[in-house]
Amino acid sequence: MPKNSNISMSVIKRLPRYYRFLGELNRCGITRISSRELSIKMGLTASQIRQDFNCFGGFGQQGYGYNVTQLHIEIGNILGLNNGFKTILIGTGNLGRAIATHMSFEERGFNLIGIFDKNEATVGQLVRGLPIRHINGLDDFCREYHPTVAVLCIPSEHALEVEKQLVDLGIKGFWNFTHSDIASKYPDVVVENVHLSDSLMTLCYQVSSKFEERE
Amino acid sequence: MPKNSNISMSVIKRLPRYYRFLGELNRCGITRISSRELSIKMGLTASQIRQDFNCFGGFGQQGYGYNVTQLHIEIGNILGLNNGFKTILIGTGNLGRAIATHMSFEERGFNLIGIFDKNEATVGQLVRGLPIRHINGLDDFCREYHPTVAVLCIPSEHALEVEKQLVDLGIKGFWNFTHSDIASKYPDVVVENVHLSDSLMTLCYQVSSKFEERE
DNA sequence: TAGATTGTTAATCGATTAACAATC
DNA sequence: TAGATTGTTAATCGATTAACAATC
Repeated sequence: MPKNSNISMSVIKRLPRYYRFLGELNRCGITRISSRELSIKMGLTASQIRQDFNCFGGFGQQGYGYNVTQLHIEIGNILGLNNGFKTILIGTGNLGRAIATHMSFEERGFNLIGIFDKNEATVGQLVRGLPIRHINGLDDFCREYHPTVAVLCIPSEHALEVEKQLVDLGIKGFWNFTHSDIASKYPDVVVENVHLSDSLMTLCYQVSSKFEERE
Repeated sequence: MPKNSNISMSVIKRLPRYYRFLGELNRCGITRISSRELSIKMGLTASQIRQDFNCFGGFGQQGYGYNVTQLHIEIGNILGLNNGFKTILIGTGNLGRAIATHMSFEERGFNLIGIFDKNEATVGQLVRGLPIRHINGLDDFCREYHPTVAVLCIPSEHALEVEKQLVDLGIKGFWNFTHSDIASKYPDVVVENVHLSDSLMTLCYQVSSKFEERE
């Protein structure tokens, strides 16, 4: 039972990493871990780990530590990975295809049910076992299947129009690979941005300043 | 002339976004902007914008604001986008291909000079005008061309081995799409992680907690 | 000059870390 | 019980925001 939903973004962003590490420990047959041990493995402080977990309730036991299997499941539940949110993906360029083929949507709480593109030539092709549909069929599809999440892999130029259409069709969450600032336009919708080119520029800064160190 | 390199990560992460907005303003023919106006467009505070820019020097003019073109160029320089760091990409699965084909490496400070894969069958195929090379040729290639940055698009299972090889060959920066924690193993190397599945789980949390709101 | 807006210092806010009593 | 480790409160640190003198 979550204490409350006023969890800070800093904590939320760490949850997937905890989930990964605990899954790994679990796979290795480690059944028990203290915040201290975990802190060393993850490069965090033990304090932070205990604070983070306690946002959601007391999963540990004094004098013992945490049960790895149980904690792994708990964090999965907190993340909501069993929800299987109905999801559509728009845009089947290289990136869209890669995401559609490559991501374990099911293990991450989503269920990919439709793939769309505006290019007639690609319509009908199978990607991850799903036929690419023409974008003109988006309205009918959404009215029939009521997806809740959309993955946007279209060029930023077309984002404005498509995002409006999707919000009107009841989409509640976006995994957004475009540069369009959806969140500020539709405050009731949840948006997770992936700005690959920003990430690349951040790397550029870091490499550049590393090289300047000789001075 | 950068004041000093003790710039916090929070500031660095905002630079690419400033760069994008200023480029956009520039393209629209806007030549001048105040921190106040920019703050409204970007959803930040004017204070933060002025603080951020002043980490690198006084780019503005009292009573006037900032020159858009000049500021855009300055931030590009700070990011080091003209460096054209020699870059190789490892792994030509869907994601690797998408990244290779899709990213504007040149505009972001990099110069992609080699693509590698361990699958014999793909060797020789052209991706972005570059032939896929077999991973066995990695050593020779690096000794001849001295790339400084590597993009890792391989399965996490193989990351350990490849990253060691690359560090030994003199790679100084990684754009890392695997889950391997390169940074903690090689503290002298710069790493920018892109954890797509973490991002997706974060979205899952946000959508889940949004739906719980009705309670 | 008067008005505007920066650069910069001081105040506030939030996140991380340290400390320790509670308890298994 | 004694030892270990949590849950939680208090202290510290860093980042954001507010305020304002400097100056174009």
